[in-house]
Amino acid sequence: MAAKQRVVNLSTIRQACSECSLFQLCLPVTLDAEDVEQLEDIVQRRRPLRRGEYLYRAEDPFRAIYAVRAGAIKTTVLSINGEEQITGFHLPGEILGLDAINSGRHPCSAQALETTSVCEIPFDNLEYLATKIPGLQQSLLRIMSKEIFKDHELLYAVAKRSADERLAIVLLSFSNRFGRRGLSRTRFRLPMSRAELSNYLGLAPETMSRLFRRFQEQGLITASGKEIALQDIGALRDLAYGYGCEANQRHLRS
Amino acid sequence: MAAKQRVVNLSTIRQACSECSLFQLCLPVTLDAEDVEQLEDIVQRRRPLRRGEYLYRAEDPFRAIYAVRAGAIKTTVLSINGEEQITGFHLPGEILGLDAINSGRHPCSAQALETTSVCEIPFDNLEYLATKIPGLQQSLLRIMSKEIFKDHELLYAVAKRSADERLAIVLLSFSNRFGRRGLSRTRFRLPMSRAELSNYLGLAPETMSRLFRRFQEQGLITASGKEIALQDIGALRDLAYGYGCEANQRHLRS
DNA sequence: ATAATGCATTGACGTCGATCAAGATGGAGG
DNA sequence: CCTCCATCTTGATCGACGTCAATGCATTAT
Repeated sequence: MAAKQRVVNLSTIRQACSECSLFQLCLPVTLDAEDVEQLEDIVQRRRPLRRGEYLYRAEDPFRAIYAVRAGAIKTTVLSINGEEQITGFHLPGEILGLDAINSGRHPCSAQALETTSVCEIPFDNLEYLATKIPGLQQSLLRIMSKEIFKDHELLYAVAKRSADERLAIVLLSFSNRFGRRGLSRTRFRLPMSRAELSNYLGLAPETMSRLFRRFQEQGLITASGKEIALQDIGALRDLAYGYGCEANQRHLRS
Repeated sequence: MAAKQRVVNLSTIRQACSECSLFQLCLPVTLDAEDVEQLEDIVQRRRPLRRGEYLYRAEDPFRAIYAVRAGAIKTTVLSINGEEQITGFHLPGEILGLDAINSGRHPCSAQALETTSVCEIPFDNLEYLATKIPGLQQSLLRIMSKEIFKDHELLYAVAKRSADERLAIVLLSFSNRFGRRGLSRTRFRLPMSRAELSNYLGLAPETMSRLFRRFQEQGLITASGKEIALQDIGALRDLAYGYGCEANQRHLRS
């Protein structure tokens, strides 16, 4: 078993949530300045992870939840025969580790897809703080609720949608997630490989490759490597949400 | 649009959590007698739902979460073209409605599979109480964490497993859930139809039917209608968790 | 520059499970 | 008891997607 490269508080520094551009994404609630200050006291930053490094591994004891500051992280569960299933991609402003609260151990591994920095939020401290700050408790519950909701949507997508619908859904999801950070909704760089994307969607890498070609032939997107440009968002939406229906445009993972 | 048959506080009575046999399942934490009493003050029981009645519908405003006392409930999301995807089955002692906290509206509908009674827990009250009782806050967070974890497992099952593996997984899941209520782990009555089960697993009803036949021919189960008897749990586990591996027997939805 | 490595692409082929269609079963109601 | 309707079953067929295998392409190491 590989040595767990746990970096214990080594290069952690006090974090300035109040100045973080991602704060509204991270904790979408109204906390007054004093509350935020208390929060800053417990949030720590760790040494950035290099591509491939683990933030935590499955079965690791649960100590903290994490917010991505920059980069990207994938969470995976491992089956007995050693093949992995990717359960989520986590972009800046998004929280991970919540699935470990119940058992006290991380049920999945979290691995950096590229150079990634995260804020570490020790859970005991957070939980204590939440009893003092009602707004924080509320925020926590909402974040977790949203996670459950997103999982249900993803489940539906994987269970009931065809391969091209799934791809459309996930492309629009990334589009939204980049967009709300103020980046382009139509041109972005995917942090994961085709193989990882296909794994996430429950497809074979070859199928993903063929899909990308078809989408380009149909003028829906252009792609060169990980650089993606959405050329016909309307058509993608039609694929993802059914034909031309403008209602019910809740976006997967948005 | 059908009239929403909301039963507002009509026949609600104060609930005696302290005497409920499902309490440990519902809220698996240590609350002292005084805390439980406070909880009882806010928990209400509603008139039992008849088969097919809705507890809530998608888009309904979120007011409360619910604990199943008896019976069974399915939660479903509706796609644009009107077909439904079942996102979960909820048995006695299990909580539903958590996915609505974030948006303030229920993202899915909840419908009784048979005559079902539930405890209603108004969320505002619960949230307030949680700020007063740390153990309750902790419990809430754990329940939600577990929900996220289960969703990830289910996602993995649907995305990566073959039809027979999925059936084995879900049968063992029900076995556990009946077992922990003190009922038989090997003989039980499924509350849902074959069609609903197949929908949940992302399969066609015909496939489900064939699977049941094959499982019976192979001596894994016997089934007559909704009555199921697991004849060879070991073999089912092999199917569900990989060949003969005794480790890692985390059970889906257990 | 060349080799080596890892990921992406492309094609050929097979299979699992969906779909279509037709009975069988069984429960609810008269 | 019989009828009626929904659900379940069974068979035949088809297609989407996985698998296998070969090749291309890019990046890094030699």
